[in-house]
Amino acid sequence: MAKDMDLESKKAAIVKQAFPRFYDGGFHATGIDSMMADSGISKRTLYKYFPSKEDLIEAVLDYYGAVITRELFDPVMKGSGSARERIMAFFDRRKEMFENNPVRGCLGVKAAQEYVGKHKGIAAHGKNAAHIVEQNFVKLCKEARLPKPNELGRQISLLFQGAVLVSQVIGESSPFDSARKAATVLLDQAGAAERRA
Amino acid sequence: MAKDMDLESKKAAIVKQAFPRFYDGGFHATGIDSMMADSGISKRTLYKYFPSKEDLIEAVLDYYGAVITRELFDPVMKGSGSARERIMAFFDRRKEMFENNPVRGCLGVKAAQEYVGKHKGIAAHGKNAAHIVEQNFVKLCKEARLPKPNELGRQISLLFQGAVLVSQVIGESSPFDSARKAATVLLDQAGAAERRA
DNA sequence: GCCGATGTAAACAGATTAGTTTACTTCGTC
DNA sequence: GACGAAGTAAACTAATCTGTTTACATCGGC
Repeated sequence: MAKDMDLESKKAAIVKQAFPRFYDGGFHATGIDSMMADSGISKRTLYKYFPSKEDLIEAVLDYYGAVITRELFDPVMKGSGSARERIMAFFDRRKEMFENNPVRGCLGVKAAQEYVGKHKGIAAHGKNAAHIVEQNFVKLCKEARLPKPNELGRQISLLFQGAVLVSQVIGESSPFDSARKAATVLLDQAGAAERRA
Repeated sequence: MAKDMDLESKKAAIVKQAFPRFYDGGFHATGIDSMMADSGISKRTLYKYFPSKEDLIEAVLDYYGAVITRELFDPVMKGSGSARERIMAFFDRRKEMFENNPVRGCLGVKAAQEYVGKHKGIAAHGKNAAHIVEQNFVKLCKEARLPKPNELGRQISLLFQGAVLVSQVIGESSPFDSARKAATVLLDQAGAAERRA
């Protein structure tokens, strides 16, 4: 039991070490050697747990998913307030995260951009990340009993993804405000359509 | 005069050769050697015109900008139809381009993702690309005499960028349809607000 | 106190990277 | 036909890449 704990904690330590370095440096541009230097983790151990760089990247993407769930999805989805307020909170919370770390966009998207058409497993992580974001918005639209929640949730997720991307590229958080405002218009209009029906 | 022609055409030939290889393979992942192999262009000549890989990348991004202007911006902006119809055409034309080349998103965004925080010139190209897209939508909103055209244009550009990104990541063109529909809602609502005023 | 598992550190292998240099060819101009 | 500019091809440098291997340290269970 203790052995498994150590083993898992070692794996976790490697992933935790790799995560910010891939995030900041990119995947292809960050070498295994330089990444693990001064970390107290030897390359031998790294390759024991992750037979290839791509395996490590997939584990890092899983870890990133857990971080985003803990810091964004859970606080927002399980928060108080109406479904509509929680949709707004999605944009606000993500903006806050951006302002604490301006350079960093979505790691899953970054990975997909670098590996789409080259490594199926890694590209699938990006695809999955986009799907989860969309499904969170869809869920909130259903909760608010809005018409066509699948389509509306997708539209709001496109605003969200656009804001994350453009914020990163231009280095400003203001797109989150614009996207949030646009989302309120879409929600208002959907609500009005429902009342007319 | 003829010499300048040759010189410019040689530079252009190098950029044209590099463009699809960077587009498909990524910037860090594509080496100069393999890229120029079987192209009839020697590395010596390449480095004569482009002293570093980064210089070549910047030239490729300029070339990409010209391609997008010719294939997307010009046909749409100079096309017939109302401003609103041209905004819709923006989404339709981009969707069409995606369907002809599913793997390829925006090269400027791709470059920004790989070089933000690492190379100012390249990152600036991405920033500029996002700005140009936004300004095209703003211009059309002004033409349609809609209120708050800067804000509205930005919101539509976020839908557009989100659609380009998500389409690439999930490998489907359907996000363009959702983004387009959302844009019509934003335009309708802005028009209605104007009529109320 | 010994054994085996697990770890670090570091040398090593072979490929690949960006970029330079050397040698040779080709072609337009005089 | 000779000269010079501009090209290709390929060897070369020095660094870096992923991944392996060797040598040694550390620690828990018996």
